Amino acid sequence: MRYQKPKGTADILPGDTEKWRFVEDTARKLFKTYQYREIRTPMFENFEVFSRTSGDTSDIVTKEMYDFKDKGDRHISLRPEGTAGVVRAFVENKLYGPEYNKPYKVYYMGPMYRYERPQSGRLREFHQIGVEAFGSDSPVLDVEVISMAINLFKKLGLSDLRLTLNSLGDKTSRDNYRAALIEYLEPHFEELSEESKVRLHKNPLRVLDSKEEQDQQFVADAPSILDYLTDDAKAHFEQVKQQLDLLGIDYVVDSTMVRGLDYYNHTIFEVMTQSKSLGHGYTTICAGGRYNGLVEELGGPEVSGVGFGLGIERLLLLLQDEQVSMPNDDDLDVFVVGIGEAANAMTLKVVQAIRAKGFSSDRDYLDRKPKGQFKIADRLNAKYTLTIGESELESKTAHLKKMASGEEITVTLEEVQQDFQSIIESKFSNKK
RNA sequence: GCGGUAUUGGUGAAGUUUGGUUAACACACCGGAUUGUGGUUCCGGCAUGCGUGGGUUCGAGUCCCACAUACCGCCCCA
Repeated sequence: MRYQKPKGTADILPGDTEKWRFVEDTARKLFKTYQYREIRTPMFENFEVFSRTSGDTSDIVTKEMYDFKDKGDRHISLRPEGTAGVVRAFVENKLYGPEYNKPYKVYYMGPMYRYERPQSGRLREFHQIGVEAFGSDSPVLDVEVISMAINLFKKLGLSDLRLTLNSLGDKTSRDNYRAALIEYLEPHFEELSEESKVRLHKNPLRVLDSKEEQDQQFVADAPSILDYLTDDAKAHFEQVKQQLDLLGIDYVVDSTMVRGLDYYNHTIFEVMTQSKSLGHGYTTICAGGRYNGLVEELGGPEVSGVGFGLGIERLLLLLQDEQVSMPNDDDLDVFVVGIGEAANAMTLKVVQAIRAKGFSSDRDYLDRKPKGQFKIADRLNAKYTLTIGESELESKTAHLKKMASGEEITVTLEEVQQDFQSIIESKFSNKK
């Protein structure tokens, strides 16, 4: 094996691509019903697009960015997530303009890149499906986005998921809470993990996210952000919860849930699963939230946004683990068995004619004997085989066999090319 | 970025403890079993090579070193 794919990448082969399309098609159909339209943005952007939006202290920017200088000495980064690029496009194309309906609702799906140690379901090149909605502060929009995520999982056949909810409030809420949190943690500084010591002043909220056992005791008794929400922020969160209740969507509030990316505020949510395929306990399969202020951060007007993203690789692992049946596209209508050199041309003609009518059809290309060809037809799961040999050429007929029942009938070469549909509908005795 | 485990045909793999000369077995695949008909059965074929590169040795798939990749854990997250 001379060449191998770059570390952390994967070839998605026939057999898997059908599953990918099933997921993508399901998402597209669902998003359509919510009136979200597809947007495609570049796979790479100026480094600053991500560093500005994700936060300088975020792990994505500090160690996971796949960045490089191009030949024009531009600092480029492969996108580590979808939101920043969409926001940049939103601003650059002035999609906030009066001629566009608000909220402006889009979805995307495609590859993302993070430079990190690969593990199952976590590659350097991975794929996300995400949605973003710009231009409304209404809690209804938060709820719509959440319900869309939940419905997507439902459509895919997944239940047993947990929706976790929290609010980070607005800037004032966050500043107040930040101060309170530092005040609470400061006395315990020496007892915190190394990691958390660093975070305490840079981004204290993320101490709450620590998995270190020594931090857990402090996290448990830490002040709750929900107690520091301003009246506005509180009202927003209350309405989100009320409307989720109204829709019958279950959730749990986890006041210690935070985000790796700095741009979130107000409602944040995660869809979690207990499936062992992604690790023990509850793990996150989909994450989203509100990011008011992000559009301004990238030079746009004061327009709010809300969205979510989910990883396709992880989702597929989950679907496989939960044994959700997925369609496979490899069915074959007719395999045309040609016998002898004389039948070669007619075989080609018939295959083409049947294809032209919209049926899938295939034939032998390796000069296999009839027995071999039938074997192939069987392996390809052909519904019918059509046999053409010298005697058939002479009588201008062919033998059409229904593989499931073994029933074989004689048809003319003319009709099989002209109207395959009505042959299979009417000429077999035990139709189904 | 750190730690652990692994890497043998198209696939699953045995063999690595005790270095020794034909790399087991199975599946898949290909060919054949009265000259033109499938899922069973039988027979035959199928790795000059054991991730890559060095080294130790009379001799290495088996020992040592480096590198690559995969998986698991940390970190973090999708």
